[in-house]
Amino acid sequence: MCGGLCYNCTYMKLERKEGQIEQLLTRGVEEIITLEHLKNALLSGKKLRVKFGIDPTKPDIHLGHTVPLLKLREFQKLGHKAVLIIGDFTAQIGDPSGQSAERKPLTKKEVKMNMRHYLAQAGKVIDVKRAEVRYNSEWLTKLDGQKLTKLLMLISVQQMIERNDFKERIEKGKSLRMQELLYPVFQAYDSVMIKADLEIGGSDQKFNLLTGRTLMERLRMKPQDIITLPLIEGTDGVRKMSKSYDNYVAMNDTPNDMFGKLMRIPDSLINKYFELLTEANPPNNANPYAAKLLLAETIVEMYHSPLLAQKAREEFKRVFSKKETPYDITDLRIRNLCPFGTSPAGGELGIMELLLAANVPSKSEARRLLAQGAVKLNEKTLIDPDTMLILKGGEILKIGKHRFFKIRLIRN
RNA sequence: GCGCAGGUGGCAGAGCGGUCAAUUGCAUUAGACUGUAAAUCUAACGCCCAUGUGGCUACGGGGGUUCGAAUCCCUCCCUGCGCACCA
Repeated sequence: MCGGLCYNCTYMKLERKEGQIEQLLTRGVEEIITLEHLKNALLSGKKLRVKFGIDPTKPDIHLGHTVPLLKLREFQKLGHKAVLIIGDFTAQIGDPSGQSAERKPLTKKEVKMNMRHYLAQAGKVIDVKRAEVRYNSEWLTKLDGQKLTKLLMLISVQQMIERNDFKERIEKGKSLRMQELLYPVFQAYDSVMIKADLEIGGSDQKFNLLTGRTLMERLRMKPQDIITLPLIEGTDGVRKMSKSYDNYVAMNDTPNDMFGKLMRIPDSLINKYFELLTEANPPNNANPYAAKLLLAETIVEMYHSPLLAQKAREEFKRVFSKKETPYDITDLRIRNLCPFGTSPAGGELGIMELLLAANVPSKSEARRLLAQGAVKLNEKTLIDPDTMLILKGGEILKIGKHRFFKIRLIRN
């Protein structure tokens, strides 16, 4: 009984730790600045303060957001301190990294609400209880004119407009507002205030992260190290995963949706998804279909449960490979059937009304769907928009490939 | 403040008095093919009545000219550029 203290055990532990650090610094990492310094810091055994910032603009997290969260979790597992910055102040500015979308200032209530949802979801990845959660309004609202001026004296305009998207907008004659120009400085100031040893973020954040280093240096602090992580493409395989492109997999998606969306990614993305979104490795020389099934199952398991993942997999195969009707179907509640319906048990309804009830946005759209043979009721394709249906309840309405409804009659 | 150039459908971007519900590309939707892959092909893509050389609403907001305006005029708002200003 060595209690893990003998030479052999200690050595093995050390080796394992080095392996973990190696993994930390390589898996799914785009760039580290500076690698040397960070590596030494990690090996020194010092507990690092690892900063990760989020804007509380939207309450929902998608898989793209989990990339840095997973990295953060790795740090937590090695005993480092995760410092989660909630950008309630900066959210009002809006990080201009994407488009020049204007943002309404969020109320305190909205921020609180968004964050509750956010943290609940983030909690599936990192240990929120052990993390330090800070709102940046705590210090940014205290920057009065004088303090702000002092801070801004440390950074030049030229440095700021080096940022690519700023440059681009200037060249293309698009509007660039002062507060957007200041965004990186505010984010950098966060690092100063919480004394970050390391900040992680997507590769689109590189400029902001580096501004953190600059600012810290000018304030005679040790500059934070930074790790940038690749941006992950969305389910379309082309553009980065984002709500505005509607190519995202939400953490809150149902197991079936999640599974289906993951199966729809292009093959070329399978390995990247494994590396960035899971802790597993892609199977060796498996065919893409099998690899994708495993990927989908692994991810659903992470955010739901092994059982639900298993079910989702079966359901997927059932519906799409075997073209059968899914087990779980949304009920489509129909009330007020035409009174002249002949059947006492059911009633009569036009197909158009039925489609509208099923969230088809307009009658024109409904006609189009019918004309293109996309509408099936109990496996029978309906074309004529004037079709009157005798409904008894329990019929299966299928629109396109993905929309299934089970009709349920509601009596008044 | 002055001058110039702009503001068109989810985005990009044509159109510059009638044939414009508005070319085209991207995105989207549906169908074919598949591993619900990807790629490809086909079609649709403002709304309403659906019989039509149909009706309604739309080209930053408001007003006007005209038989007729996304297109011309006035005005307001917004964006970019130049000039002026620059403690």
